[in-house]
Amino acid sequence: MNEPTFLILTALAGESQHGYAVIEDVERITGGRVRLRAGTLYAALDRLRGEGLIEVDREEVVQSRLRRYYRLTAAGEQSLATETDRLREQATIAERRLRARRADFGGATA
Amino acid sequence: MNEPTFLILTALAGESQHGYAVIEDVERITGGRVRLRAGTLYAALDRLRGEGLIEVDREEVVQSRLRRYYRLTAAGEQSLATETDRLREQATIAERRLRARRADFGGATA
DNA sequence: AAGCATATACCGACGGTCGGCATATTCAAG
DNA sequence: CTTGAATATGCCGACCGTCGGTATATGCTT
Repeated sequence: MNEPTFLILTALAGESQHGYAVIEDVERITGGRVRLRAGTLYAALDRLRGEGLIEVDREEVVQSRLRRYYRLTAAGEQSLATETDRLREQATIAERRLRARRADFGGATA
Repeated sequence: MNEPTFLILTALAGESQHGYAVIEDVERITGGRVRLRAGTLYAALDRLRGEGLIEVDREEVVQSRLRRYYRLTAAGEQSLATETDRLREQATIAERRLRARRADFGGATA
């Protein structure tokens, strides 16, 4: 799973949100690092809907603008949970190796 | 940074390895989930070398087969460390939301 | 002799993201 | 009162990185 996809699922894990709100939420989550392009977002939303990981929650019209709200499906929740575990495991392994590495070289050893 | 790239850097964070050994190491790291394609690996190695994240450590000939060993540069180590932190943060946020979600719906609340 | 593991490397295809644009409304700044 | 930014969805071509296959070569196993 690519990062933008993961971030979109994470955004929707909170509560149902419409597309543009997802863009903002992802920006918040990543501390401003990732601002999804509209093209990326809506394409991913369509794809994820096709894969059954998200679904349309409801549609609203606010100030004559359409808002389509999406929510995570059970499959999407499961998928996000699995991916989260993977991320954690990989981070742990990388960290362990980086630490061992610094112990070897970086260490101002004696 | 994409997952294969991250895994390659992680593999090289351990010790200098030649291409094929990286493929095997990544397979080990991911519990068999990811077996990098040769095309992916060597293309990524070239790219990472171009970006200055890895460099050629040495070359050996074992059983008349060339082995080109790569190692992480300081920039590569830094890059991997940063990416690892990101992964951790994102995993933490996703986990928090998933937990909150289960508390709301899953929870057999009373 | 065939097949698998080792080892590097190229190639076309493909998927997903990027960046830009179109559309439409509301609000603030000039 | 017009320009620009923010909100909101969506399409499109370009691009990057990976996939899958192939080529090349050697050595071991069956």
